[in-house]
Amino acid sequence: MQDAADRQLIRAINRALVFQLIRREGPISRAEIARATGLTQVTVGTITSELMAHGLVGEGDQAKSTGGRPATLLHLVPQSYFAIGAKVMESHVVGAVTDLEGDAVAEVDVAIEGLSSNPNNVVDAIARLVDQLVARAGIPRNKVLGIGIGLAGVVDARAGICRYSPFLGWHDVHIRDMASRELGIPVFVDNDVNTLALAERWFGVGHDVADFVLVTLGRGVGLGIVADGRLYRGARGGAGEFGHTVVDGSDRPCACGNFGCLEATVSEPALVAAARTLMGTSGPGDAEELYRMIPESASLRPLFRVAGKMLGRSLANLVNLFAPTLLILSGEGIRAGDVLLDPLREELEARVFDGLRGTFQLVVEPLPDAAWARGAASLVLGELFELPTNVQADLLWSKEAVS
Amino acid sequence: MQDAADRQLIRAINRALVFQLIRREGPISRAEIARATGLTQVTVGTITSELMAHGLVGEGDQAKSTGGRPATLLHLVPQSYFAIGAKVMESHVVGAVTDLEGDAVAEVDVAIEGLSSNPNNVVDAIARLVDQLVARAGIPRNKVLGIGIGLAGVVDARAGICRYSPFLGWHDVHIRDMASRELGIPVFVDNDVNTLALAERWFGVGHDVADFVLVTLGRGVGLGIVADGRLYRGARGGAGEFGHTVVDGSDRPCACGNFGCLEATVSEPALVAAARTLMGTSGPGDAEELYRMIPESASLRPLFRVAGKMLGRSLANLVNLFAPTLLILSGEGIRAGDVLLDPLREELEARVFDGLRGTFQLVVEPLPDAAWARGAASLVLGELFELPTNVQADLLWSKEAVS
DNA sequence: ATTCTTCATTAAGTGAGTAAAGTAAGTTAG
DNA sequence: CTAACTTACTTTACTCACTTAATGAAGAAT
Repeated sequence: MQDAADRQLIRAINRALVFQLIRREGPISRAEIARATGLTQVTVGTITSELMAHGLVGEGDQAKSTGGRPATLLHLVPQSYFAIGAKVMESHVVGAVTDLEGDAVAEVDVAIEGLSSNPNNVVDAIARLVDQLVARAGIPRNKVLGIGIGLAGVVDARAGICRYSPFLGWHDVHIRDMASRELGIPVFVDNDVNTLALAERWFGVGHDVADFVLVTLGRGVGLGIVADGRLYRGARGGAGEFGHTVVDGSDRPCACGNFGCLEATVSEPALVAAARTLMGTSGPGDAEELYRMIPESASLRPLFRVAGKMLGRSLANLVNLFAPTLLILSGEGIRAGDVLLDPLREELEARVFDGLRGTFQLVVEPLPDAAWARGAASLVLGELFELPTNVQADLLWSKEAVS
Repeated sequence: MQDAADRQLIRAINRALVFQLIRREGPISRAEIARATGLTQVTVGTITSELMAHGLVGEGDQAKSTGGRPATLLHLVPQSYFAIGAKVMESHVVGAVTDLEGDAVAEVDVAIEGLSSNPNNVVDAIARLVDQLVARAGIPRNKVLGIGIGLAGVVDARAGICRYSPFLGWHDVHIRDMASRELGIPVFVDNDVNTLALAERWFGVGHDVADFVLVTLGRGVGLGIVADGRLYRGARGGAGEFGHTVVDGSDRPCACGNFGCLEATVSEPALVAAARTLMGTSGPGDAEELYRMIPESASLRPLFRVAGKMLGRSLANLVNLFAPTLLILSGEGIRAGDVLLDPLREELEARVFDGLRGTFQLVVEPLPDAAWARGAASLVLGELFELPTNVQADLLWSKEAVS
């Protein structure tokens, strides 16, 4: 059951509103904020001075007068606080410290000692990662708002539990509590593609799109869904297993134990394997090599055509179900280029339901290397930016004021 | 941009909280409400007296004492207000007046004069429907909170526009505003399956399930999605075109102009057509006849097996994407029974992603005849029950108090 | 009968908002 | 170049929905 509302909720909502406006609309005057939000100038004044007391916001230049007293412009202070993002890989953890604009100020890669199937080893690695990041960035630890951890698998973000990760061999691991005890800073966990979607929502092309989906192609096929401006996680965080949906009658076996999954055809391992059966010994050894061979090997084209069509068809299904206004396609897999993307686009256009045609846009966007870590950090930053709905982690707004 | 928060929002949230508790937890004391919500007894007292002033809530029996003053139990007054629900069919409009518990107190069926492709004719029919319903129910018009209208097609509920309805031949019809001008009571519109999902959410098996999907089988295949307790509509209301997703490689033409859609195989018209090609002149003339023939005609079994498997596969895709805890299957189509449902269940179980197995339940539930109208009425009632998030239609809570 | 327990209401206080008036710092007009 | 006008912020007084604390109600326990 939802919690009861009190006056603090009002302040929390309006503070988030004002803060978001300053963050997004760049240097902006108090008067302009009042007009945009509908709050009175008095309220905006008290809220902005609260934000300034925390150092989150600063006063900048005067605006040019429009016939009266010139406005003092307020702006975000990007380096007033920081967030840490970490992504857990098979044998190591990569992470970054980012400022409030999501820009990395330090990046670190730490090896996991022992098997990653033991969560304690992963938490240890994360602890070392945090120490190194804080040291390398040269920032006081109390300026770190928290750490976001991205994992491949089914993650129940609300409960802080990794329900299932075939990748790590985990089952119902209470990773948030474990890390929280070890690190002493707020910890957030989520599926790695979700964190990426969040990064797009706060800092990327999805920054003012309420409904979009993000699909990543690579070793697997991932899906992040943003609906009504918020991440859609489903019950217990299980939503978005796009890679294991079925769109044709194929009986190709998938690593998940099933048959005909999207991943069984379009994931990098599947494509490499298919190319090897096709080309024999001259086939590619890994995805990297496969992509390099595309320009020369005309025989690979049908392979990508099939994968592209299948993906296009799946994406059309997504559009039919979620009705996003934006469809972001990313991940290492898009390096295949037009041999994959042309048939994909064709099939997507053809397969989308009539009434939804023209209501969405497909954007193919490569991920910068730091994107995963920034994504994880967005888990933390999102808590700071997001409008409070129910109880949320109070990163900053406890009672005691800052002098 | 979200609206700013003020004191009224707090009251609206807490009032909704208290009202929901009274509605759902049956006769309940003020003290118990205070404990359950975390509000103080004082606040609960003021809110409940406000609800009683509106007549929504009444005092009932005393509870047995548990060692102190016995509690006065509060209960919902179901007939303090009413809502009208209407569903627009091809040549007529069916509707009902329901009380606050969603029970119909009067039902009416009105013919559309002229072509339904002309929205004015439909609005006229709805106006007559409202008049007849109010007369037949014998209730004062000011006790009608509003009317909810359900339509087949893509409906942008927020904007009140029917974006696209092949069924009615509509395109961007501002149906809410049109009806509102004509009727003089608050009007809400939505896709018909969405209204049904809402009915399940407030009065059916979904009444305390935060994440569920409702699939209707019949002339088409419909989908309603409830996520985080709220209806998921997608951008411009286009979400849920489940019937036009593709799950196998078939090239069967669909009425939408595409090929291989789910509907092209499992909708009633598709099944009837398939049965006729199979059985020749002895085949069924309509769906009714088809269902009647099932026990005798063993030759029909493979047909339903294929449809069931395809549906099961599609439902598995839904589960993989949305991760609901409940999957409600309904509509006229479920009358086919186990010849359809057994293969459906089998395929669903087999195709769901490993990490999601056992996290959801499939419920096959026939719809009572009044369900569609009750569903549409739920659009109105939901506004009364729902926790306010942003601006909502104020059905009752305007400033002037009731004596 | 007196005390205890629980339910509900009354009275006083707090905080986050609003409205109205005042101060600050420019532009414009005579 | 002063006076009037604009626009931006701040101060002051007030409101309202909550809180805590105290009071009254009504039955149970001793």
